Amino acid sequence: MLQVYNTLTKRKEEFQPIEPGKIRMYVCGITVYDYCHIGHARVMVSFDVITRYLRFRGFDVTYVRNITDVDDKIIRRAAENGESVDSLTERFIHAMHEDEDALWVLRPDQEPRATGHIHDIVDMVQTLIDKGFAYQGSSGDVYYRVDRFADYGKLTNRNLEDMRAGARVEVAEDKESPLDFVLWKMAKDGEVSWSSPWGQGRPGWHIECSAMSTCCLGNTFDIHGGGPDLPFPHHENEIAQSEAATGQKYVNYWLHAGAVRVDNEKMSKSLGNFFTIRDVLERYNPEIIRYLLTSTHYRSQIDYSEASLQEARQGLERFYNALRGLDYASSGVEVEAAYLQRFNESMDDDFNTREALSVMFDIVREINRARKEEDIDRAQQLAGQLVALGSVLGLLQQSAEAFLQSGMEEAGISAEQIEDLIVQRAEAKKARNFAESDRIRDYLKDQGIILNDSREGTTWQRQG
RNA sequence: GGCUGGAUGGCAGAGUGGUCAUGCAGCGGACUGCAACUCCGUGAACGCCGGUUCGAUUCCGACUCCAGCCUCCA
Repeated sequence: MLQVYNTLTKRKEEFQPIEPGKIRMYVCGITVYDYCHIGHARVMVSFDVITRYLRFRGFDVTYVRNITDVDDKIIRRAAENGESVDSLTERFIHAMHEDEDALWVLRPDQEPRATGHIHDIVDMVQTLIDKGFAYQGSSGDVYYRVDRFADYGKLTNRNLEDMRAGARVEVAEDKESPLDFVLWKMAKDGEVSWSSPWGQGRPGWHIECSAMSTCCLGNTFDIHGGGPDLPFPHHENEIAQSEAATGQKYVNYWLHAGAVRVDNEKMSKSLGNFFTIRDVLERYNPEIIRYLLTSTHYRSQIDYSEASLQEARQGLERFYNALRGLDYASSGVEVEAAYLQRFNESMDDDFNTREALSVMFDIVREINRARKEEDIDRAQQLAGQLVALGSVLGLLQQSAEAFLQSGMEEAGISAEQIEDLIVQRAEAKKARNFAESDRIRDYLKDQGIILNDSREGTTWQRQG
C-alpha cells in the first residue's frame, strides 16, 4: 500500500488516484533569472525519484512542472544586464535543462511557461472577479479578496485574525485588506506586458500556477509538489484561487521537499554560501550530488558540505566497486522477490529512499560474497538487479570505470600515463623489485590515484 | 509570538512496543610481498521528566533545545 505524507492533512495517507492507474502531478518549477542552485536540485531530484518510482509501480504518470518566465526579479535582472526578458529567460531555461540532464533528471511531460498561458490566466482572473473573489484597485492592480474565501489558511493552519495582527505584509494603499494579494499587475513604462480587460499588465506570481495546473491537468488532480518555502503563501494562495474559480477541490495530496542547508547554516546569498549546481559539478561527479540528495528522505532537512559530498562519494564507491568488472544486463532485469519486496515496501512508505538504499547495500554484500566464491553467474545476475533498482532511484547508470576514474582530472595525470605506470609497476613486481613497485604506487597516490591489484590485473581509481 | 517538522551509537541516517537497519569511521581476523578492494567477526544509540504497559528509543503528556515558514526565495 502506497502511503504519502500530505501537507494538507499533516499525516501519512494511503494514496488513492482519482482515476485508477493514473496519476496527474504538478510541481512548482523555477523562476528563470539565474542558474539553479542545490535547493532547486533537491526539488528536481526528489520529484524525479517520485515520478520514476510511481511509473515503476505501474502508474501512468503525467508530470507537469512549470517555468516562471515573467516576474519582478526577471524584469529587474534583464534591465540590469541590458538584455530583453526573452533573451534572459531563454538563456537560463537552457542552463536549467543542462543541469537537469547532468543530474539524470528526466524531463517532465509538460513544461508550461507563464508567458505561454496569459490567456488562461486572464480568464481565471475574470472568473474570480465575476464570482466576487477579486477586485480591481485604484492603482489598476487586480487583487484576490482573501476574506471571501472561507477556507483560507487550511494548508498551513493560519487564521486571518493572527495574520492581520502580525502583518508584515507590504500595505498597498488600494487593497481592501493587507492580506489580499495581486492577481494582475499593471505594467510600468517599458515593462513587458500583455493586454487585458484591466489594462496592460502581467500576471501575479500565484495565479500562473493555478491557471497552468488546471489547464494541463484539470480542476482536480492528484499530487501537487514543490519546495519547502512554498506552502505559504504560494500554495495557500493557489488553493484560494483555484477552488474559488472552479468550485471544486484543487489537489488531493500536497508534497513538499525539505530544505537544504550549507555547513549547517541557512543557504542564502547574504551569507555567501549559495552553491549553483554547476559550481558543484566542476568538482564532483554529478551522481554524487544525486546520491547525496537521495540518501536522505525527501522531506528531511539535508546538510550540504564537503563532508556530506565525501560521504556520498564513498557510498557510491561501494556500489561501483561491487559492479566493477561484471558483465550484467542493463535492462529487462527482473528483481528477485526477496529484494524487490523490501525495496517496494520502503518506497511505498512515503518514498523512503534511504531504506531502499539499505536494501541495495545488502545486494552489494551478496555480490561480493558471490565474487569471492567465484560464482560469477550469480554475481552478474545480482549486479543486473542492483542496477535495475538503481534505475528507479536514478542511480548506478554509468559504468563503474567511468565513475571511479572521474574527478579532479585537471589536477591529476592522464589515464594514458597511469596505464603506463601500471605496466612498469607490473614488471617491477614480476622481478620482485618491490621497492620500485611501491615507489610507483606511492607516486600515483600522491597524484590522487589508488591502485587495486587482483588476480585479473590492476585497476585504478581517482580519490574522491 | 503563530504554524509545521525534528532531537537515534564517533559521524551520516532509517526504523521498531520485547529480536539485524544501512553507509562511513574504530577494533580483531582472513586475503595480499606490502597495500587497496573484499569477506568474516565485534564494540557502540535512542534529548529531559512523568504516564500507559509485564515491558517503551518506539504510544500519550509536559519541558528543553534545534530547524523551516510567517517578507522575494526550491
